[in-house]
Amino acid sequence: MSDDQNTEVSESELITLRKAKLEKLREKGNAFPNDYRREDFAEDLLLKHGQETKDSLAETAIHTSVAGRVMLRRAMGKASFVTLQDMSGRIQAYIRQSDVGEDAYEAFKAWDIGDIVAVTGTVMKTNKGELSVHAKELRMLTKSLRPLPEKHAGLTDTEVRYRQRYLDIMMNADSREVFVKRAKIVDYIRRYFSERQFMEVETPMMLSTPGGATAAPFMTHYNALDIDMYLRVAPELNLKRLVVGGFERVFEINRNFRNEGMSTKHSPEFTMLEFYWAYSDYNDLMDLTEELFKGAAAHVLGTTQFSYKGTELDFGLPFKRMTMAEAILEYTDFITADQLNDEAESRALAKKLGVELNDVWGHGKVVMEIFDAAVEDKITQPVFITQHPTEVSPLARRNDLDGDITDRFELFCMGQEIANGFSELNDAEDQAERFRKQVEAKDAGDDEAMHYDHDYVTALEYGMPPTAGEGIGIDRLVMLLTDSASIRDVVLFPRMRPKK
RNA sequence: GGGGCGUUAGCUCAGUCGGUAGAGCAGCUGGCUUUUAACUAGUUGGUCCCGCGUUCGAGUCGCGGACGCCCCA
Repeated sequence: MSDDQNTEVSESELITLRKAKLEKLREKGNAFPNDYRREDFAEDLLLKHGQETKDSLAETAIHTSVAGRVMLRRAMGKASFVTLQDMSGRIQAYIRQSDVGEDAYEAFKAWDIGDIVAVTGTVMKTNKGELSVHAKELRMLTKSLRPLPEKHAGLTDTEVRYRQRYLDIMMNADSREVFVKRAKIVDYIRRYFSERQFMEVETPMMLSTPGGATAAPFMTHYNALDIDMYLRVAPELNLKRLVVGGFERVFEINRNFRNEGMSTKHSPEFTMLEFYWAYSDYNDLMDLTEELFKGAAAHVLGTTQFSYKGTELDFGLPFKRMTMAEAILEYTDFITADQLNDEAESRALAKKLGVELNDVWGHGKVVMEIFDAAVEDKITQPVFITQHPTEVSPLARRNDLDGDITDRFELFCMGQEIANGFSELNDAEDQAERFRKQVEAKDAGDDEAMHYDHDYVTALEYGMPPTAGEGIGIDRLVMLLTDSASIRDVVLFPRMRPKK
């Protein structure tokens, strides 16, 4: 909820009552103590003592102290159970008036669902066999002023789940699990590259010349210099400057910003892994990608086989590889190789597919558009599409046998682009020519075309070793591995339209 | 940008043909010393997303708008 919302105007009776309870706590002393130290997590107690019997636990009377948020309450006169939730899981506490004393029990009765409390006592098991903490001492640590969502149905309203993510992760274990897996995936990727002598770096988010991808940038203004700046659309050019400098293996996991619409597949800011690897080519990248995806799936899921929206996927198998032209022929039944090789006929095909053609587009751009319109959505199983037209790949190395195509690939899976990599163009003169072509396209009205980056050309003139580089969309990879239908489900605080 | 669906109590949701707004949970007042979404008796709580219109009368019908979800381009 945004700050300007009317949190005061229509405050409910429930909040008023809780505020009165807080006021009483303030009168008695420090209502927000900070001296409590937890001894055990819920999950650790279950792992350590879950198998022991009620009797043996009663005998040993192991001391413990747990803290967390009150999620459930079951009061039976002079004895009660409360279920606490901490970051590891849930544990039940058994609270008896005869154990904690009348005053403490009275104070306990004022506890509300949502309060953050501590329970100190001994580990026990109930008659029904649930591991619990038998309370000797109780502490209120933070009074909660707002009622939690309903205890059983939980919080289902998608909008509230996104706007008030803290409620979502408080109430929905599935949602917590997605973000835990996301953290594990990123952790796995970091270790994968670190172990292979790649160095993690951070390059600027704010640039005076955006570049590295064909995408519309966000603009901002730097007051001290009085200049307009752009949020980066990709870190690519800076990372390759580092390769020129001699950091021959670098990677960065960070945000990119693209000034486009939002959808279930697109977020205006998204997390990308980019890495550059000197003395390798795009075939090496494809091999590495297969290995990385296989390892990530095994690491977070315990298996390489999983299902996404009901489709079975297996990252343990090699991914299919086909050229863009081959893919167009395979996924359509009305296009021939001869037509695709002919510019005029390609234009006719694109038009037939509903592409809005632009006169300044060359043959390569038209072929790319045909692919986007006719193939991309139809791909389910992971496949590397290779040999993109040079016209749409201004930073990629030309193929040795055919200069109109590049040594490039994109990995597609479930209708989405997951990765994009290529052998890097390290011919400074060719790069200069490619930038000129981009500027021509920009002048002709293409707001996604690249800017001419003079310093990048200068860097290449010093010499960049033969290198391959790749970008992997982390959000989309997480979507696949967590079976999430929307990118908003894997981004903690997704961009939402401001509430009026 | 186009289409479909949704928005009712703190939460999850009903609401018939247009006739004075309902349930469960939460809350409040009680009962209950091993419960499991505890049980149990009673009870409070509403800008029906916003605006305009039709009508004797609108949560319900019409138009416009906001926000969200999904599909399509």
